[in-house]
Amino acid sequence: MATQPLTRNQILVLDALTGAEGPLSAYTILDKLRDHGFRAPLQVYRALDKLRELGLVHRLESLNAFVACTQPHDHHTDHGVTAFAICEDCGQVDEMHDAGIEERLSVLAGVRHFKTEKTTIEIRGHCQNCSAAE
Amino acid sequence: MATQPLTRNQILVLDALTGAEGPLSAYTILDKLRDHGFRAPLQVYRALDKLRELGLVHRLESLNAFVACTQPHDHHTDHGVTAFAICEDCGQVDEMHDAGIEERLSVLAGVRHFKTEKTTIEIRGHCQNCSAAE
DNA sequence: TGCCACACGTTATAGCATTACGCAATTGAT
DNA sequence: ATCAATTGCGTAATGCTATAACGTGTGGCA
Repeated sequence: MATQPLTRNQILVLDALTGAEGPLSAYTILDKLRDHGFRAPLQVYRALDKLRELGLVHRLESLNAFVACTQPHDHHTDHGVTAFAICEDCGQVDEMHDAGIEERLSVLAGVRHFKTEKTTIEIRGHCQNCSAAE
Repeated sequence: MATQPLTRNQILVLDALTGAEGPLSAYTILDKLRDHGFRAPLQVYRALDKLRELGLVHRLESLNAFVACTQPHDHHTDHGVTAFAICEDCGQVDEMHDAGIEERLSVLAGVRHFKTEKTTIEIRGHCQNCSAAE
């Protein structure tokens, strides 16, 4: 159960995401990493796949983009459903967890005998800073 | 406040979605409508935009695909947040509404002074039928 | 009549993701 | 030691999703 170390490519992609203000598309990451030898989209997608498996990176479906996980969790444990608040002005993403929502979702699924594999919750809107500055 | 009639293109796209078993991609719709004179993606996307404005069609972000709204609601009123249960086996989509979830989401946003514009909730998994037939 | 708004049609292009191929390094069992 | 299986890597080509930028036609209305 030793946690395998990240490969060079995976570290580069993760660093790019961690250093960014907001979510990045795969092709934006590719451009940022050309100087480090990246030449093809697949290099990015492969690293992203692994990082997502490890819970270090999330994909934002409504944006076709990726963010580094910002929660202080132990990444080797499942930490339930994540909801994202995405600011349409500044691009900032806030990662949220809420037991109440999980509970309701679990009920909704249960009533229908639906086996949940993965849940996506994304809230688009305007963060406090950006809605203040109108 | 008379509700404008749909155009020919909009009706064709809506019918395609209504007649389908599950969600359709824009390009799948395009192919289905070639016999009716459709030749370019934009014809589909423009109709979809309008239908979504009217609340007759939903976009599934995690699938890059579209479904006809199945709820018996009055479409001219906002009917809050919709959650989708999407079966990965048969493709069927179940549209759900839940006041409890809306409440929790509203609290999460409120605490952060985040102004919500649009909320996406999509649950991927296996429906009753498909998980029975294992 | 002139203006405006809107739907439409066409071409081209941009943006996102995967398939398919082959090579190299690692691991682990025989 | 060697073989097989696995895993990551690199490259090229392709496919899927969505929009930009044109121009046309029509209906309402001052």
